[in-house]
Amino acid sequence: MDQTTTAAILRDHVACECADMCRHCETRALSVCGPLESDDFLGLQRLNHPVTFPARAVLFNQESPVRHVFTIVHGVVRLYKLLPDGRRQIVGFALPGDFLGLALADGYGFCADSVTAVSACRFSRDHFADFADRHPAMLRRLHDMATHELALAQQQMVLLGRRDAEEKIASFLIVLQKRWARITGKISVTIDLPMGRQDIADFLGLTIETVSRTLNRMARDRLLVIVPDGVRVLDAPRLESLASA
Amino acid sequence: MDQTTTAAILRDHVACECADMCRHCETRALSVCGPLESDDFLGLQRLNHPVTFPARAVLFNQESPVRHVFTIVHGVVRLYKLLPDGRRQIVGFALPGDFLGLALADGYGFCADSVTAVSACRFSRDHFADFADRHPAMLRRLHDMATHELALAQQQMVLLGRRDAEEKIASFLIVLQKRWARITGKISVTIDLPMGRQDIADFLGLTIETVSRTLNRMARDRLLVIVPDGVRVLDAPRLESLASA
DNA sequence: CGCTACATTGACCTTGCTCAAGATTAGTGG
DNA sequence: CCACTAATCTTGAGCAAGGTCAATGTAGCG
Repeated sequence: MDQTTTAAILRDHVACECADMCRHCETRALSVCGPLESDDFLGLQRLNHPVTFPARAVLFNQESPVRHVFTIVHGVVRLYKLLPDGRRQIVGFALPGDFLGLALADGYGFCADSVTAVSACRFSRDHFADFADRHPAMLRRLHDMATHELALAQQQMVLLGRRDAEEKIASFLIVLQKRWARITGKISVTIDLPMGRQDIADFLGLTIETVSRTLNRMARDRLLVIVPDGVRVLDAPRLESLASA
Repeated sequence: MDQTTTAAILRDHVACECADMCRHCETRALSVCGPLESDDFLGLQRLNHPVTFPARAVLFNQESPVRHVFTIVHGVVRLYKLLPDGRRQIVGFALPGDFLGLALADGYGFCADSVTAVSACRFSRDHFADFADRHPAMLRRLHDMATHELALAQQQMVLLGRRDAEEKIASFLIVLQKRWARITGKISVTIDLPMGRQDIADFLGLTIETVSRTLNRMARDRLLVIVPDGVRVLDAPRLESLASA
């Protein structure tokens, strides 16, 4: 895990057999969609289309209507909004197991594209919505997910509105570390950062220069070491206190 | 509407008879909870407890578990999170018709207190959740609301992360104008601001001085006029272009 | 009238942005 | 395997938007 980055592992996984991917897909879909009855699960499974994307592929864009929703199986997707003059705000990164398509019930569109190669479960937006309407347990699960997303979004508002650059970076790293830990099942002092500095900047409301400077200052201060496609945490307590301060 | 501010009207409404308030309450509860069958409506009505709060009353706080959820009938409530060192981020203002309690399914708590005097429909959190579980139409409605809130939260992230002070203020004013318009049924060039400058600052990720300076500069530039408890828009097109630019 | 809370204004300073130049890394074709 | 190119990252110097600190103004209220 320290030699081979998660980014690389994810790239490899995408290359695996379709049959294997579908198995992943189903497991993910089940875990994401919560405690469904087994016939519900079969129904949902029938709606599922496994798909893969190379890095930089567009999943949604702000202009065109959304036809599909996705569950990410492997890889990382960035969700963002663009202002007319080109300024970008990344509103989230979708990691394996995440569901893409909660926030698009209304007219409010956003963009999504793959940071790495990605494999996903694709569902027709309409079929998925029908299925949810006919299965209250699933609707309930979707609602819990939406509620959870809302709480995260509010946490992100605090970060964007009231924290300085160092706190933003520290918080970003700690949150990502915990998300990877949930996915891989074990916590790692090496935090993979498959996204580039510009993506981190656009997520945290900073510039690429500030992200770079802050990370390198943290490295100089022995808080962490910068490694290819990520960082390795040296002083977890200090980083955590920065993140939550 | 131009002489008497909305803030004053809201204060008056709170003073009205309990019977009158309950009628308001039921109407609001129905409209908020969407297209329910009539017996559903009666069931929900039975769970409802009309309550009033003076200005500055605490509805939720970050520490203690949430026992009730609310639908606001009159008045304005601010929702916010506090950092350990006292920095505050207001994540939203709840206006008449808004539902309070979507984002608190998980452990993530936040604070809420009344900006003005408030009347509301109070529901036990558990009873409300049970009711939703037994009425898929209502659950569906709640989910749509959560999804809508999520879209708004993402819009707020763009504002906090990627817009300058002037754009933030302009956007805040235009959004509030549209929200009041939906509530009162007619658009008004006078935008009521029942919350103080500090609240606006903590909502937009600015300081009170920057809010004050920016508003007064806009007044000097003939974009608007500052009136007691609000502003009057003079140059709507220019304000709107600032808000969306 | 005087108290308190809130808003405004000014002077100054700091954080983070802008602009520009290198350094690294990754990808490509010979 | 290496040279060349393009993309990404780092670093520095200067600047400006917005924050900080402090003083003054204003409105509501007992």
